[in-house]
Amino acid sequence: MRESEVPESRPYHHGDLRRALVEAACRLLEKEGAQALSLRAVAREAGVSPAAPYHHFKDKSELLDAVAHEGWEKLDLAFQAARDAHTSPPDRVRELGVAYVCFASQHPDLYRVMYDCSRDKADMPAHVLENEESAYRRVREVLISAGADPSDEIGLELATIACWCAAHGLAEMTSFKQFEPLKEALGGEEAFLRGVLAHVGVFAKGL
Amino acid sequence: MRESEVPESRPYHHGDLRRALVEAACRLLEKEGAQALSLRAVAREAGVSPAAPYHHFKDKSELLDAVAHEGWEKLDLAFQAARDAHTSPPDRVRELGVAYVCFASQHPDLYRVMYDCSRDKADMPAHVLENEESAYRRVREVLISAGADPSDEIGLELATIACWCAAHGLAEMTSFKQFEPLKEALGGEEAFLRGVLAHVGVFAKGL
DNA sequence: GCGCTATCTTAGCGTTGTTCAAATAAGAAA
DNA sequence: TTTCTTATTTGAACAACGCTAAGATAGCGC
Repeated sequence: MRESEVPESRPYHHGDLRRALVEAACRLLEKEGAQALSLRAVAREAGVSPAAPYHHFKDKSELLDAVAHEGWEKLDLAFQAARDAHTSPPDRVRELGVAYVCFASQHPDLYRVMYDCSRDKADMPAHVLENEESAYRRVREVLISAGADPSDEIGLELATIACWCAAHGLAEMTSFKQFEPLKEALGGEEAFLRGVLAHVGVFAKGL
Repeated sequence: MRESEVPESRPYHHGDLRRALVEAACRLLEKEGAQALSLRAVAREAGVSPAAPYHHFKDKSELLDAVAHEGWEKLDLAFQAARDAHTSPPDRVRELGVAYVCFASQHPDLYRVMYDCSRDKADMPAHVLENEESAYRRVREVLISAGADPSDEIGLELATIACWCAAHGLAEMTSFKQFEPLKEALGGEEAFLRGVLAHVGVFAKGL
């Protein structure tokens, strides 16, 4: 093994190309936007041939899946911060929603990749649904602590889904030009988000 | 002119190629899905050369805009039907939401094109916002007739936006696999939709 | 008849996703 | 050590894409 760990001329075998590709994709996503995120561009950004990624990902969508997974983990961090920043359960519900939409607003291209992956597979992201520590569970638990009846399994699930729908819808619409004046009138985007979410039952009063 | 060079059904100059292209695109969208909707495929479906569309649309996105416009008009018809099918204002609010999501559920690829166009331009579709007879206005008016204070301009707008967000979010998520069991438990997709929307304040009680 | 202009086609450029055989490096076996 | 084996990476190639340019065609006014 050469001592030059990160030399100018990369060694023939990349240390962890899979990881490097995902990072290159994220970098490209912030720099050039979702439209510029081609497999070849990612390979270029990682300094590797166009065919190299195929030894680590079956196809382009699998690379995007990995990027999306990274995104959901980042979102999860934002969720934890929002939860820990408030003690009152109703506040927590609302602020979880605000944190969700703010994340999407700050990383619009990443969020787009994240949801495109979910939609293409008609699948809630695994990290969101299956994991014990998932964001979905987190919303559910905050709803319970805010007064939702834990024995009403169906009602609880419907409420949780309603949260997701409102948050996702708002996340995709908050950047629309037509809302600019309203945001200004309310004194910023966050006030706007809270204003909208206040009309969603589960966000307004924790069920 | 060689008359049998080209099928007799179409002379060298197409009657209304612009229209034919939009229709071909819609046909292709239902038949093959959004992924297969390339400009060249649309030209092929319309029986025309790959370069022909460029005399009627600046680029591909402009063709998609036309397709999306068609979509919003179709949705508007569904809206009118839902509105006319109910007299009670609260029912109307809820059923507008159900009609919206059902439309998206029945034409998923068209709906995707519709919203992708809006998002790319950070623009609520013109047909939705600017027109007097627009769907946006329609929601707004039903909210007023359901008891919303018409003098509270900001509150009214926030409520209308909340409606759109919940409906759009649900429209994009209702096809997720994970919701199948819940739909069955509730006896169908429409019941599921009503169940979710019931947790959105504006849909639940007309503000 | 004449020309003008909009429309449509053919040909071609650069890019993309993907495959495949060949080249290379790293590790195990000898 | 040398050799064999396997995992990576490359270069070349293919089909399809969006788009442009230059030429062919047809309808319309003169």
